[in-house]
Amino acid sequence: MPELPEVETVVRELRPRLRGRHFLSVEIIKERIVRHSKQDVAQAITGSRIKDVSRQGKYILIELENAWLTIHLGMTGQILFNTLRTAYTRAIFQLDDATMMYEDVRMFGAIEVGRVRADRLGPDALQALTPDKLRRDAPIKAVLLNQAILGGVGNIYADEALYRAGIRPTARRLGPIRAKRLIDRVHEVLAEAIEHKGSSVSNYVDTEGRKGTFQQRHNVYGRGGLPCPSCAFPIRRIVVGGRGTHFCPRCQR
DNA sequence: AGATCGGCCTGGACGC
DNA sequence: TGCGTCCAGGCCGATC
Repeated sequence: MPELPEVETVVRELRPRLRGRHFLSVEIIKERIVRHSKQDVAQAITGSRIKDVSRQGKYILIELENAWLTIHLGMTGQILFNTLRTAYTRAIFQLDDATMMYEDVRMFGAIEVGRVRADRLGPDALQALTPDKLRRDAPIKAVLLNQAILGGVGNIYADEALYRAGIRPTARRLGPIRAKRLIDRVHEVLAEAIEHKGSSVSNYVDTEGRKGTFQQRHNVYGRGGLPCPSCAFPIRRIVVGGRGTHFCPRCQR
């Protein structure tokens, strides 16, 4: 599932491909993917020159001359170029020199004209964060998944960062020492995952159709019942904040 | 106000 | 083999 490292990988590929190009036309195949009518999307972006592509949390931001186009890949979203239309093609963007396809099996993704609301999305997870921001009366795993507190961490990297920090996902109201350690591990694991072009656990691929490789380096995510890489105690799988959560009962207190 | 839960969606894994 | 059921999890809106 695309989280910050996967979206960053996609954005780094999109930037040189899209900068300076124009949206000549757009075909919205599944209207539920967009937050507006097909006509509104077409009107907002057709003919517009693309100034830049950036990322905030898990959102891809395409800056046009007179508008912003925001894309969220949801669980199974993919952006591909010059591929054949499939049963899961939800939108097709015609550019000067290429065709950009938005594919999405489960349709949890979204394409929206405008920018993501600031009250929904906090500072990007790669930015500095003060430890007190994590001090909430909720399981720390749920805090990490709360995009209004920090944007970009999803289920995989929450589990992996908590493992590296030695903190149990169910811990509440973290003190400043442990919170600082966790923030450092969040930054560390995200940076490493970007280096490895993200994790491919379901169907994530980059704009060239390539899988990431960081899933080979997961310590706990998807490893329930398998031995902890550090102490060999079996990794436990529980549900926290409605999400499958993996941790080592011995290493994470 | 902040925390928690259910719904959206579909392919794949599982059990009988 | 085939059918039914459950599970995965991004975010959002409703409810506690």
